[in-house]
Amino acid sequence: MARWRPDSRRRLQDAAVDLYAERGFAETTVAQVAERAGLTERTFFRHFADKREVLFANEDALRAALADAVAAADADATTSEAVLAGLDAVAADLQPRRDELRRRTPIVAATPELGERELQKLASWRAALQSALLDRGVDAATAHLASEVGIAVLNVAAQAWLAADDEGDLAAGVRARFAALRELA
Amino acid sequence: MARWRPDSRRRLQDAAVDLYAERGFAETTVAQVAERAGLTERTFFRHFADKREVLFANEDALRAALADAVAAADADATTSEAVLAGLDAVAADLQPRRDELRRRTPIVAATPELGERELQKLASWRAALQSALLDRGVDAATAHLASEVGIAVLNVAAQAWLAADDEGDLAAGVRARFAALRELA
DNA sequence: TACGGTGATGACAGCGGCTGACATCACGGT
DNA sequence: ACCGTGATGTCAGCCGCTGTCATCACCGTA
Repeated sequence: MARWRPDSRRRLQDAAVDLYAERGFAETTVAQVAERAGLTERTFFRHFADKREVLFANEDALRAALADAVAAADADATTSEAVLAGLDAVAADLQPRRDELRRRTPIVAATPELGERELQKLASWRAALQSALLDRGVDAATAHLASEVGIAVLNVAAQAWLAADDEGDLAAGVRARFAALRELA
Repeated sequence: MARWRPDSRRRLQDAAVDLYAERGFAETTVAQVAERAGLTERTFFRHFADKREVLFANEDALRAALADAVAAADADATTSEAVLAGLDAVAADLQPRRDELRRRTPIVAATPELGERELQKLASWRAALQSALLDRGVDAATAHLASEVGIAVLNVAAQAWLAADDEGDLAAGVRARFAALRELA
């Protein structure tokens, strides 16, 4: 048998979500999370920079997927189409993780400290989208506005998708809100 | 002579800005801030909820000014005019504090922890603006979009205002960017 | 097979953010 | 003269987070 059970990182994430949900974020100590995962507090901090990061582990991969999809869009695609391609990529990654995200949502909503971190995540996605649009040659003002609006659309659609009773299709929700936005302008 | 020198709160804010700027936020301990202000660490935490809050003390007053100005706008003003009235009120409060804000900006920019808190501040202003618009009878979708865009405009204008060499007029910058936005749509 | 490098983990000490509890003491009113 | 009241000090203690060093399975290589 191996010296250590595999998937330490995953075990820490599962333990953290369980405990944060059971007794609250502030009332859970990192030592308790580590103990439930069969590890020590020190090892927790080797995997995650701080107590919050364990809930934000996939942020980088999603940001990369967003940027890659925008870059991969047809060279003659409009700005809107490129943004939509990026949002579609994020939606595709999120879609199969709905149950996990539904457990996560109330924890983040209940803790201002985590809500702040969530805003930071959205800001980093917006910056990545803006940068990917600039790389396509979109002018700065349009890139700024489009990235703001694009992330706002994604966020609103995702909230509705998570709140709905049935499973739903996140990508469809994104497209629907995009269309509604066009009507406003 | 009084037992305590007056203006403890103000002294703590001044000491914090000085020390955070001199040696960095992370490298400054709360005890050092308190000592420079002639107080104890415990007293710091009676005035400010945490080490960051000392840089965000006027947030509530500005949010209230924003909401009040939107509520006070003419009943038949358009949504844009109401938003602009709110932004003007914030600009008027900010204008005389330019020097103080210019000292604050690089500190916040240099510290991710403070950048996160700054995003939270903008989000709270956006929520206040949205809520004030809803109270005027603006429909939900428009109120959401207008609050997002309104705060984005304020933020962009404020950054340019603080970065400029001359003093400038923040309210004029806000109006200019508002006009530019209309051209985009 | 022996052996040295590697990488994940553990053990431990220590700093600093933050809190609760209780004491102190000028001031202002009665 | 006395008694609240409110701002501050003092002290003890938890917990987030970090640096440092030890441990030990695994893996390639001679």
